[in-house]
Amino acid sequence: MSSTSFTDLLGSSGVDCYEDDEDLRVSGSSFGGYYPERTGSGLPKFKTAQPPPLPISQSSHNFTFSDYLDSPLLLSSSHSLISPTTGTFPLQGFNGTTNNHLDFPWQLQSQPSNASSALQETYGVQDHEKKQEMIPNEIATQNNNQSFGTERQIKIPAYMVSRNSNDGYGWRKYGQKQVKKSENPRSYFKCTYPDCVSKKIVETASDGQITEIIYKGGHNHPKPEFTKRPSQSSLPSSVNGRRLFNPASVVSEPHDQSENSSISFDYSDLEQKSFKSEYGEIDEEEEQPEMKRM
DNA sequence: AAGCTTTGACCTATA
DNA sequence: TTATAGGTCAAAGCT
Repeated sequence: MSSTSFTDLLGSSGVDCYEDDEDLRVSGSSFGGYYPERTGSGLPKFKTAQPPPLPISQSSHNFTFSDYLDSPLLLSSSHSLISPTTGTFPLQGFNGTTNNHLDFPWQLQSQPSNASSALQETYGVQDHEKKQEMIPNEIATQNNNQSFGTERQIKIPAYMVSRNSNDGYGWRKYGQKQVKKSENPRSYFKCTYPDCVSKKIVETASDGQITEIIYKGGHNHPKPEFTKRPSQSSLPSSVNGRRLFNPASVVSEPHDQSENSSISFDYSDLEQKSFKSEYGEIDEEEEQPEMKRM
């Protein structure tokens, strides 16, 4: 593809670890496992990491997530989405079910405001049009800021992450905390891969649904070989059967960069407005095959 | 026995 | 300087 797709940006070398079993996977290229350590403006740290730009066409005013999905941006070559830092997104349904993604029950139920608000705060975007407009800019900016560092923060909408917290990488929980800005407790995970500094923060609602996932830092290792049955360590808790993902809402956002020159895209918003939650269902379905494979 | 989760304490950044 | 919030550490227990 000539244009860089979101998945391409997100999933890539170090970051992308697709599970071979996964029906969907994305081949990334530019965004690699390493997130921009700093923006073009030289802003350091996670907060400044730029979100992966989503090349969405500006022309569609009635933009819906389906449009988004249909676009090469998300689907990429294999129609799959992968988590920015680690795994694959359970978007199998995206392609085939784009027609039904108008509303995500789970998303609305669980914490619609959380994800969206978070994004809005981060991006300061209030409506689709604005977002759409921003996207191109984001991309442009992103392209200009393709510095890949190990530090970056990306929020992944729950629907995208879904069971995959199961991104194929092994995560170990090292802490949990109730933060004020959110009613939901945050769980802190580290990549279990030796020397890998990648972390992720998962915000889980009281009902067990994941309301937000934030990835910090890229994996400094290519990716676990999933062709072989991932060892427990490499499997996310959800895969191990200990936990099941019920992504309530996923937010993929690159941080507060919005305040700066960076661009941000509010995925959650898209979800809320145009997505139908099939993921809960899909999740289960996907989960089963996985479990079977296991 | 190894690895993971839990959880309270501690550390650091920010207002 | 202090209070608060967010993030991390590490011991204990569990699988």
